[in-house]
Amino acid sequence: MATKKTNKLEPGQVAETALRLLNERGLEGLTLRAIAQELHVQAPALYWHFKNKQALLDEMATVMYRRMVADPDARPATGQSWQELVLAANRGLRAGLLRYRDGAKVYSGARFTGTDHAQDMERQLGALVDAGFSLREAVRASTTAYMYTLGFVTEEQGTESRPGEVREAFDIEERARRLADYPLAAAAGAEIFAGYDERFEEGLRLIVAGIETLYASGAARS
Amino acid sequence: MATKKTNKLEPGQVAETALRLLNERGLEGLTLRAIAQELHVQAPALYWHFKNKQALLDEMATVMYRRMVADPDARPATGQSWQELVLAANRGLRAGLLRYRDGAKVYSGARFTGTDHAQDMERQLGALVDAGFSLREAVRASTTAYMYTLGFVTEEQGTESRPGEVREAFDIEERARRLADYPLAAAAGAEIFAGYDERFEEGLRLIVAGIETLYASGAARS
DNA sequence: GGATGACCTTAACGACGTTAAGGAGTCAAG
DNA sequence: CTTGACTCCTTAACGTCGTTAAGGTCATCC
Repeated sequence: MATKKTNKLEPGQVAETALRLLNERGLEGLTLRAIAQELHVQAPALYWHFKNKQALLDEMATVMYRRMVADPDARPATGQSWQELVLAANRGLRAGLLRYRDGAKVYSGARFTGTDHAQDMERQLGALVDAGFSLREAVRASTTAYMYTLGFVTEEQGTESRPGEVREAFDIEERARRLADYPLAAAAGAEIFAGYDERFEEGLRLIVAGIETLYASGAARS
Repeated sequence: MATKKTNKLEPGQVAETALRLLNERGLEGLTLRAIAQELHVQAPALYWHFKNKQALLDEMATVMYRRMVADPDARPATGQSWQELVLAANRGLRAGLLRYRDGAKVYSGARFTGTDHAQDMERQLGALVDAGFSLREAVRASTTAYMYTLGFVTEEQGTESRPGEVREAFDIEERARRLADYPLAAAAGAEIFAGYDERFEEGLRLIVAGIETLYASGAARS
């Protein structure tokens, strides 16, 4: 009788169940009825805890965020340079988004429910300001990297993870055949549709180098 | 009688009508029935011309792309440096996406139907290679900027353009009140939710500066 | 002038998000 | 002990969506 009547639907638990289901079915298959079934509950019951489906998605994004900042790899080690901090933050963001199918779409379409994210933002901005950036520069530097990472993972997850359907447009060989008249574009295909990890890293380093160049006046190369 | 029986549903025309409707109703309101009504046709008629709704969205993205490259501001002027070329290409991309409500979502979720985009990609990569970049560098430089622009506009359009619903989370004053304990994050609010044009430009310059720094070995500062 | 095929119709299906109405359980006040 | 209120879930249903089935209409060609 110990496990009986553990029925108390907490928003966090619902969001976690929904995230697990997201990995199995993708965003398209993530219906309220499916989530409810997983919780041994009827679909309308969810409306007692969430205003609507978007509110549930917001909660899911919040849980995703909490798991990102809980990841030790994304935490700022003491004595870390601002470059390492930006790199770590965005690597952690990407890793967190990749943990779930369509993670970037869910995340970027949602807004946080609490003030959890403010604490981390405060820490990151503070570190950049301490490194000599103005607040304006700190905000722009981190949001530029943020936009890049979000765009990158969105594209990365958009090319795969289509439920079932193997999109012919993504077949690399077929692509090369169609683009026979455009040698550079064709050769770029292999470069584009493979090696996401390395390409992300290089783009990120590129942005860090840009920050260094553009805002070098105040920021030390610590 | 001249305008009578102009009924021949061309894929391009359907996509253009759908794009006009997209601006009026947003992506959520863009239903096949609404598009069909605009064309004075019943919804299932669209299935004669498109395999499914995604195919129509793909065609819409293709039309968006064609309009982008047709924009003289996005065209490469002769004697343009590679920096100006990257800047112009991404400014044009952003402008093209902003022409339609939820433009970035439609665009990034779709794939081109023809080989239209290959021609432009060929030209851009060729210009970068001519400037001294290796093909690998050229691809990575342009895709990094591409990812940034796509992520930026996605966020930009995500904060507005919600049909009706005024999201309280985006009220800047309310936001500042909730984040009273996090002064930097609060102050960043105004910086974040305003001045998209300038912020985009700065991020783009940042990326160009990064390309310059990272790939300077081969690329001249022409 | 009858068959063929292109293009559109009407009807309907199953699934979705969401709302309405109400029942079962807990719990404190009378 | 009863009663009423509140919490949390149920069943039933509504309207809309993408999509399919089946069948019309009309030009075109032998």
